[in-house]
Amino acid sequence: MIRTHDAGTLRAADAGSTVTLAGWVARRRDHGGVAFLDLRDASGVVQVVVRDEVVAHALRAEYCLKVTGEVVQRKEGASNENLATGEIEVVAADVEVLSTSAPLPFPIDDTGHESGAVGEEARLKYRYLDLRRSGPNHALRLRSKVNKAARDVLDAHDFVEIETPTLTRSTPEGARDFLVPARLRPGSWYALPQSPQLFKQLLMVAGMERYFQIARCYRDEDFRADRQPEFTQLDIEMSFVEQDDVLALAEEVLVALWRLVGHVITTPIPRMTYAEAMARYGTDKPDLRMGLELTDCTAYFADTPFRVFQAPYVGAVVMPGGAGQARRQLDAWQEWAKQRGARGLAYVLVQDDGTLSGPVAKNLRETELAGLAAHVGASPGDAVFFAAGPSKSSRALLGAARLEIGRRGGLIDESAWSFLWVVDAPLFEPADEATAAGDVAVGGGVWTAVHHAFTSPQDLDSFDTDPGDALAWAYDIVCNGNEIGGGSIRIHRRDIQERVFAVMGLEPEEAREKFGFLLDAFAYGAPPHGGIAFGWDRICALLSGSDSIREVIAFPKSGGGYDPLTAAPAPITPEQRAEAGVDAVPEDEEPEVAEKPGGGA
RNA sequence: GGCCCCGUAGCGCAGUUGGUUAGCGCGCCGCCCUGUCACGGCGGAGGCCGCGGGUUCAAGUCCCGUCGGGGUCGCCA
Repeated sequence: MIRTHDAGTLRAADAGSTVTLAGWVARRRDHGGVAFLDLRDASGVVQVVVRDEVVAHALRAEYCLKVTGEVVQRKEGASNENLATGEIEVVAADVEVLSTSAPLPFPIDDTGHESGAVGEEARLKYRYLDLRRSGPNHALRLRSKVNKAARDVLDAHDFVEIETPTLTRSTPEGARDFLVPARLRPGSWYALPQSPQLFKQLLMVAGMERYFQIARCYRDEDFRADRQPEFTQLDIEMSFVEQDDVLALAEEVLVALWRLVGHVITTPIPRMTYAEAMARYGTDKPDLRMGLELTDCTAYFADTPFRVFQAPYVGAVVMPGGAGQARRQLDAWQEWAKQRGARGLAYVLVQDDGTLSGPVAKNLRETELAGLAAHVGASPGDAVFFAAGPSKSSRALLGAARLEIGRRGGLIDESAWSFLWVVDAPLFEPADEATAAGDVAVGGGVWTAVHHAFTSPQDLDSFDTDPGDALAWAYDIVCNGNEIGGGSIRIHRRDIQERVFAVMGLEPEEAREKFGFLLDAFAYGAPPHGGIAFGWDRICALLSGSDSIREVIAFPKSGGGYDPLTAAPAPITPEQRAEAGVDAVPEDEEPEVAEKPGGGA
């Protein structure tokens, strides 16, 4: 090694020893006759004293140096308590510039208070410099520890880490595939996997019994702060298990991860059914760091003369102290609701004397007004927001309002970690959008899988006679209102699988075409199996306190899937184009099959 | 794809109801400085105000379009 010691590890006990350090100039304070360098390496920072003016004067920020010198105790009053190495300094006998640095596009040293305020575009273009900064640097180091912690848990349970193909056939997750032309078969294309779903099931048939993989997944959808075209899952699958077995293992993994940030997760993690989550919180991923629940008012307003509340569902959420809002603020809530595609957000204000006011109150009967505050749990000074209409969309609006109320009112305990299993998810949902939104008559439309097409029904007898009420052995793990993982017990019997396909309106030929190899595999003694996949980027972001998963990805893409660093995607040459077979015209044009919803969500 | 916000010096930002030479902080360059640690002092360089068009005597500022970024809904486990 070029160095004998790591800069950040030097302590008073090292005084007197001669060391050779290697690192970067984080900061330079040149006093003419003497200069101080903050030398930074992966371990931390130490102050280097350079008395040779000529040497010191030429040094600049982020020069890469090799420094040999003696560790000396700092004089009384000259130590720096903000530095782990602050009691000592290294008096340079020799300074060698290993590499100079051009002027920086943005500040790297973040000891100053003006640090951190760098635009994401600049950061991503110079990500290699961004990662020298302490925050981003630590985020990646934490991610490495997260990987190891998970591997340790799984290894202790004899899991086998197996890599699955990234050049494959489309997997049935329901998103758009990234496609790769196959040069040797012009006109045919690989798909990048949306998840290793089918492969891990094949590995169960293969007798691996316990599989995991930190797997890269690819989905060609529009991006968000918490979405990247390529992202990572901790993918797990186990044979001969029931739901409780998978949840128990998953909890063990989560406990190990949060231990890294000094938090002890209490197990077992509480469970809530999907139906209960929707009813009480209007979402399948409730944030339980705050109270406030939705109140169902459908029965309460069953005979109301108010047209708006004559709906299949009427619900409410209380905003504590909301009655004091100015008219303009109440109008802003209407705008907020419209932005989310709702017609508006009806409200009633509970005045200090207990009387109800607001535009809606005028439309309600005396008897309705009398018991309303008690019914929804509102106190004098509160505002009550209502949504009426199809239950799914109305609950979603109230659920979003609940979170917004929490954010604006500071009701969310930011220091808390709230974990929750949401279980008993429905197996199917109506494929048609109008019916999915909750409009009354459902009819005999086509159904689509809520989780994915291989999720096992809980009741193997009735699921296809009553698809709308069928529950699945499917579960999501929710942390602070984020879905950080989900999985299911799979179907291992071919006859059940075919019946599920039938409910979804998937023709046998089409099923064969898409995943015939899986159905074939199931013909050879497929074991009962199930698993879970964790959203690894989101989990790392939560653990590192980042708002965006970009912070925990070494080289993330910006909006539109663009990589500001490499400028990918990039045009290809005509030669590449010809060779890749991108423009190949299929010789035997098959007749177009009508578009069918193939996989679940 | 819809809606909202933002593009001004290397970075972060200000720029009034349109008005003359576009500013501030940090950084950068030069000189000075022997105990600083967000060192300090003096001096200096650096701008296609994202791009294109329009309105106007006059546009960083107003209008239209476009590109890029961020957010959100749709989409997406």
